[in-house]
Amino acid sequence: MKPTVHDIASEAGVSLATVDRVLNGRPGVRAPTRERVLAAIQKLGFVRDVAAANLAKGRVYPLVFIVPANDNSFMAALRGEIAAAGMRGAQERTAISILTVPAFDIPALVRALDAARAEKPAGVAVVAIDAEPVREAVARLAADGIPVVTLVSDLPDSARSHFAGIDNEAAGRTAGSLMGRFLDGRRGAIGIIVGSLDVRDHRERLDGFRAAISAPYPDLSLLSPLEGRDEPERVHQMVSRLLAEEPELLGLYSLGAGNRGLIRALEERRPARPIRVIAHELTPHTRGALETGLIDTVLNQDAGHEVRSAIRVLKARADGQPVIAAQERIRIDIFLKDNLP
Amino acid sequence: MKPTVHDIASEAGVSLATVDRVLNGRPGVRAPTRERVLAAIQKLGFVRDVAAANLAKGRVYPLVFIVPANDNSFMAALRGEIAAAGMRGAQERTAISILTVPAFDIPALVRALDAARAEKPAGVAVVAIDAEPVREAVARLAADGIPVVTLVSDLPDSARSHFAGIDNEAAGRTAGSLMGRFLDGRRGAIGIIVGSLDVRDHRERLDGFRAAISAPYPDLSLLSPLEGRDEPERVHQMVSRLLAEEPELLGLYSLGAGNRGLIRALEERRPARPIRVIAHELTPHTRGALETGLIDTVLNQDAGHEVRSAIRVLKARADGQPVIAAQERIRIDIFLKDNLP
DNA sequence: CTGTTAGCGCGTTCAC
DNA sequence: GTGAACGCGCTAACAG
Repeated sequence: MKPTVHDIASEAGVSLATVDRVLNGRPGVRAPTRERVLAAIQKLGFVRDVAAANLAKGRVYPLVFIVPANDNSFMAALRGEIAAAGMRGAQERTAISILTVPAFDIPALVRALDAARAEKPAGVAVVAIDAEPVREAVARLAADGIPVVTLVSDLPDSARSHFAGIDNEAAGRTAGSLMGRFLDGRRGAIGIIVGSLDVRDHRERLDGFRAAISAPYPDLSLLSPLEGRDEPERVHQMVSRLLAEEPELLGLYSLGAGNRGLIRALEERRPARPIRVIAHELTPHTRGALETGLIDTVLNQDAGHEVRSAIRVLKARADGQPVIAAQERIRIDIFLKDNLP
Repeated sequence: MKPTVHDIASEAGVSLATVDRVLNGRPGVRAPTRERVLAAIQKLGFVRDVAAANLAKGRVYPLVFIVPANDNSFMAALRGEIAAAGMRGAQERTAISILTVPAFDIPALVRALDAARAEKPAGVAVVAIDAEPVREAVARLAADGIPVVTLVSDLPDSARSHFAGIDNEAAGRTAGSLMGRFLDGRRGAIGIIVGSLDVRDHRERLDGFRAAISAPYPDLSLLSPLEGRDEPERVHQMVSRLLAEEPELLGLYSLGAGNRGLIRALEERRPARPIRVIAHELTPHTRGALETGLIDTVLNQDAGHEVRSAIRVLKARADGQPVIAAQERIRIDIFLKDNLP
């Protein structure tokens, strides 16, 4: 039979309360007593039953998620996943609230962070914008002892305690590596559509893509990136013009959102000369385009995984427990029309 | 506050025990009483706390895993994942035992299934061989009320209640789809290495690959598959000869195991004309080959996911609870050197 | 500093 | 048929 706290207590000759204090690293135990308990734990190979602990604790973790009110499918999916996590809140002892802020709006984001801080939650998850005022707002939360994790887009050199998202530089390299293989041996140009170079994930993807193409494939030239602001309408206009004006175009890399516009532009002028297209985020739109062959490959970050990871990390940090980084790595998924989930 | 059995009891005007009987579908409750309880559950939106239930039950699930004693990295990893799940057994209330059987040995597999049956476990997971005697042994387990899930390799038209593995036909199509894009516009031959055409997953992968190449890429011809028996030595010989004798070779698809041999052959005669190589299963060997550029792409099934999924399904079936199929889908991972985990 | 005690939400004997 | 009471493994007051 699996040992319990009772076994530890009698083995160490102390009471349950003392065992509990040692287990949870709380004060009020003399060093020698603690040693005895630790020895008993070692000897009996005790592993605490987390479910029972949670049951007894009955603690709830108020968590605030701050996400942009963006009109693209990925952000909608992200908000959906957060809402879904909220529904499960009862079972996971979390109380999740969502704050939506205008996209790419630094002052609004700062206000939201300060508003979250006023509620004194157990933790905050935020889709960050890479700017100094945001860094300062995060520092204020950290100063209050409220852990912050960045979601999807990171904020390096800040007080955030974790980033729940993919390695965007690697994602860009992956896209470049694939595009290079697709176009190997050909000579021509590749168009790039970004959302905004103010957000860190887009900048990093661009860097990675460039690195993977420039050196190994000198015959492929990269056009300067078009900023679509993640807005379908704007992306549509830019891509339409690009398709019309650039006859040498061999490939297209869309590293932001708003792919609805990209797909419409491709549909409207399906060029005689086929174009290889790589985009990000598996949404109903990109999935459809994969199936019809308009898009070749979609790189994806699983919004559900990111949200659940953020919650796990926040709860762990709120309890002062360590996080196994490797276990919280978000992978870069690659989808063709053939391996769609 | 989340409703508990107490709330249900008082709402329905009955005792805790009665609520419990209704919840677990046990006899000893008159129909009208049951209705009242059900109504209360509906009204309050009660969801039972599974953790607390397990705590009270103290039930453990004895599970038997039957896997081939194969010498390749994938099977080794699979066995490792099962062992790891066994370590977590205490926390997850499972008691996992592993039975290893000689590879491709039908009578031995049947004996193992019957041995498992004698232990009366809560469930059995098995890497199946597609043969009639195996089907019969599975039927015997099912007749005893012991749920069986197939792992990695399926056994269709049998009494197995679930398959924890990837869609191998889709995996083959994915490989073909990638290979086609890599070699688009070129004219030449593609070599195929299989383990054995007697095993179901390999046959399905081959079919998928052929379907994805033949029609869309008429300029690419497929050589007849070489049977490497998943043995590195044999694969090495076959690939070496192929590389020497087939000057037109543009690509190589290795859909079985024994990739150690493939990689050695490629290393020994790195051809001036580059060859596109796609293989299955991310192992230390294929990972290394991805990093050095010897292999372009690896398709992977996550052994850890498969094992954990099998356990979840087995526990659910043992409790007579339904399984959300979509949630247990094992995805086909695609790895380039750039998105390695 | 340490021990006692009363639950957390649920399952399960036993009586009634 | 139905209900009261105890316990699963752990935490958290409250005493001492």
